Amino acid sequence: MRCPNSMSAPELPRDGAARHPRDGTSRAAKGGLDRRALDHLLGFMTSLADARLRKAFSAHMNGLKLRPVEFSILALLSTNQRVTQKKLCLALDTPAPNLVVILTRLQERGLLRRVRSNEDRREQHVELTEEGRRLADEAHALSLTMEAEALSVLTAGEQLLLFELLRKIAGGR
Amino acid sequence: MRCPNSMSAPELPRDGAARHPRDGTSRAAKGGLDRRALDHLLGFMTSLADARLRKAFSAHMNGLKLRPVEFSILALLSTNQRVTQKKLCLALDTPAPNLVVILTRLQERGLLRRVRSNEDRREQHVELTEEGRRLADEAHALSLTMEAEALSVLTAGEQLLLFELLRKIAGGR
DNA sequence: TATTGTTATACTCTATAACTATA
DNA sequence: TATAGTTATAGAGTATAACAATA
Repeated sequence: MRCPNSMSAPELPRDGAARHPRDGTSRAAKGGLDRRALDHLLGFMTSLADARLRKAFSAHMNGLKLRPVEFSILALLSTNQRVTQKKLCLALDTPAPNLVVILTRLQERGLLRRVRSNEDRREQHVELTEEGRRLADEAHALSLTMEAEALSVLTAGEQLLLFELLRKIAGGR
Repeated sequence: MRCPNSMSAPELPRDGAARHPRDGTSRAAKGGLDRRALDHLLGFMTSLADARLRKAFSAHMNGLKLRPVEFSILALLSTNQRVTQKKLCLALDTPAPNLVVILTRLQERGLLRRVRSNEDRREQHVELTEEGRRLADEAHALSLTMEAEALSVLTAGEQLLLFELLRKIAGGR
C-alpha cells in the first residue's frame, strides 16, 4: 500500500541499496529530505530532469536569444519543407494560438516568413529566411554540446538507452 | 556537422533502422514532420515526456484538486518530519517566494499548518493536518496507477532502467 | 459544416528584487 | 552580515473561446 512501483519489480540494475536503506536513517537526498515518496513517479523525475536541461539550454543559448520552442521551430524548418502551422502545432504539441505569436516574433526578427499556399489558401507555409537558416545552423552546432555536462553522468550506452526509452514514452499512442 | 548525437555512438539497442531510414522518405513522425533534427536532444524528449505525464496526472488527480507541486509537497510532508520551507525549496527546486504562495493555498484549504520553530525562530515547520494526511494517502494511492498507460509501452525492466537513468540526470553532479 | 489561422484573454508558472525578523 | 520567510511584481508558458477566410 505504501511500497513504490505498482508493477511487479525484477532486479534493480544498481543503487538498490541506496533506494531502500535498511538502517533507520532516511536517505538524505537533495535538501536533506527523503524523496522516496516521490521517486516512484516518472512524472516527478522527468520534471526534475527537464528543469535541469532547460537551465543548460538557456546557459548555452542565451547568446543567440533563442528559447527552447524557438530553437525547435528553427530546427524543424531547417530539415522539413512545406511546413504548415498546423504541422508545427502537432509536432510541438502546442496550441495554435500560441504558435501564432511565437512565429510572429520570429518573423519580426527576420528569421522566417509565412507564404500563403496556392493549393489550399487557408494554409501558410512557414520558411526560414537566409538569416534564419544561419541562426538555425549556429544553434544546431551549439546544441551538440550544450547537454554534455548533464549527460556526463551517463555512459554513451546509457545515453542511447535513455533516448530510446523517453522516445517511447513521449511518442506513446 | 549535421549528424545527430555528439558523442561516439555504439550500437543502437533497437529501432536503429527506424531512426535512420535509408530511403528518401523522411520519417513521418507526429504531425507528418521529420523530427530527427530534434530528437538527439535529451531536453526535447524530456519535455515531450513531461507534457504527456502531466496530462496523465491531471486526468487522474483532478478529482482531488491537486496540482503536481501540491501533490509533491503532500508526499514529502507525509514521509518527512521537521520539514522547513527551505528544505522544500531545495527538494522541489522551487524559488522560495513561489513556495510561499503554494503553501498558503494549501494552508487555507486546511491541509497543512506552519509552526514557528523554537530552536531557530526564523524557521517554520510545515506539517500535515489530519485532513492533509488523508488527502496525501488518497493521492498516493491514485499515483500508483495513474502512469500505467504511459508506462505500458515499456517492459518492467525498461521502466526501472528509465527511472535510474533519469535519477542520475536529475540528481545533477 | 469543417479546417487553418488569427485575436483576445485569462490563468498558471517561474524568476527577481526588496523587505522583516531573526541569527 | 547572513539566513528563513515574505511581499510585490514582471515575464514566460499554457489554455480556451470566438472569429475570418477558405475548403
